[in-house]
Amino acid sequence: MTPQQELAGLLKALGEYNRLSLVYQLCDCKSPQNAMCLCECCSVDASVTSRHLKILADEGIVHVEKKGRERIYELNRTEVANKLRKLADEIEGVVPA
Amino acid sequence: MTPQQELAGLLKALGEYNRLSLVYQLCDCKSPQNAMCLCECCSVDASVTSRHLKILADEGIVHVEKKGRERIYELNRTEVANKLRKLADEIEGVVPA
DNA sequence: GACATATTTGCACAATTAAACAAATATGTG
DNA sequence: CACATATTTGTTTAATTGTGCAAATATGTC
Repeated sequence: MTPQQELAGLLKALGEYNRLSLVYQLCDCKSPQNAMCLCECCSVDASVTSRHLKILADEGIVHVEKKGRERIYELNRTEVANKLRKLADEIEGVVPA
Repeated sequence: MTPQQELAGLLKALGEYNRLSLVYQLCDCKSPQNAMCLCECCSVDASVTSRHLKILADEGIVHVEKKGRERIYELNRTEVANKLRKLADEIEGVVPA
């Protein structure tokens, strides 16, 4: 898996509307949230939200922690932000790609 | 089309490996390039490259100009970079989403 | 006009994907 | 143990998507 493939995976994960909505929802949360809470932001079945969150977790976009019967999700803020900024820099030509 | 939907479209367009390769290829180009030249970076048919470039153009990622029988592609560097940085800021919580 | 080159478009196909629903699993509570 | 809640997993379906190939279009050159 090359860095470029990994980046494509990250962007692809973010590039689906419901998943991006989940990310934005987590943006606004001061504290980590469980899946049922996040479920409300996109009008889809809980199982769908579960799968979307798994994709986000697999791509390192969110961090999951088990807490009782819940899963607590937290946005990997700096990590994701830095990857996006790196791409922005490469695209703008600030840094060689 | 909400801003969030537009952003999802942008990320989706960037999140396909061959399209991201085209973008990186354009990153390295000091001058705009035609499709045949760009075609070489991903090992796909010319028609496929044509379609990918159209998607990138529709999303405002690249700018196209007709020049004779060629189409000259140029990366919308600052525009795309700024959108990515805005998302990065929102994710990091620097700016309210 | 004949021909070469660049690009797009129509079509078919295989693979992926998002979604819903039901059933299964896991965990907490009475 | 019985039951409620949270989440995941299996299955199916419909839609989208990436690809290749052939044909069409557009433009330049002889």
